[in-house]
Amino acid sequence: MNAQFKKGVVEMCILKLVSSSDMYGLEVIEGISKEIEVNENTVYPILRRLTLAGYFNTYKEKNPSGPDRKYYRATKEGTLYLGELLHEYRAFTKKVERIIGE
Amino acid sequence: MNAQFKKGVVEMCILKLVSSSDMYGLEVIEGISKEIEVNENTVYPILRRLTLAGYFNTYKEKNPSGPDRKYYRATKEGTLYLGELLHEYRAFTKKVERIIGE
DNA sequence: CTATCTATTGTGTTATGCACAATAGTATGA
DNA sequence: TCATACTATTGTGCATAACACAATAGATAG
Repeated sequence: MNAQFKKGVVEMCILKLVSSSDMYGLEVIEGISKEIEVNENTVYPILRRLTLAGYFNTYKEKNPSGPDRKYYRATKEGTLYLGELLHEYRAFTKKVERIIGE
Repeated sequence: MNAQFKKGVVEMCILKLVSSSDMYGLEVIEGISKEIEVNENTVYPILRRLTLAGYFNTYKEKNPSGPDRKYYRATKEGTLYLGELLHEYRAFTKKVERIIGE
């Protein structure tokens, strides 16, 4: 799979999933992996980056079968940013279709 | 415009344009620019890279109003590679739509 | 008490778009 | 003629994102 096509798109997918409902890292990875092959070393840094940027808040929850889970919750800014990304992405893919057309 | 979304896609668009008909650099830039904002310093290196990879051949043509133009023509390998990219890209965007869906 | 599973973090590499800059041929106006 | 502008291409270096490789750490089962 061409890794280049994923640039920026994985971030948007993560924002979408976490905006739908709070999730911890592995849950996000599973969610994306249902459709797109994605590496844990890709998802975790994005979660940290988006948290640092103020798009996510985090909180810990006990896990009976292993170490605590770090949950991510989208902030208002995160939801706004997701909206922008979705708009940009859809406009972009439409333009690309006009070039590669038919 | 999110530059990340363009990763890999500009290359595919260039392959598509040159496969449709032989073109020189600035012509390719104009073709892409009708839809997507793209920089000359993005397009020229891709043309050289694809030539080096055997996906394009080049030939010079006289230009009455300036320096010679370097034309690019897609090879059989280039056309095959374009087909693969188009297939991958469309499969990928479908999967993304399933995540960001509704 | 070692192995395994779950969950997360850290370092370094690669590829691509692009900003900044330069080179070079041709034409045109002062 | 010579400076300027336009056309066409090339070169250097940077930022970013995906990911390979690796490590850390808690919990549980054999």
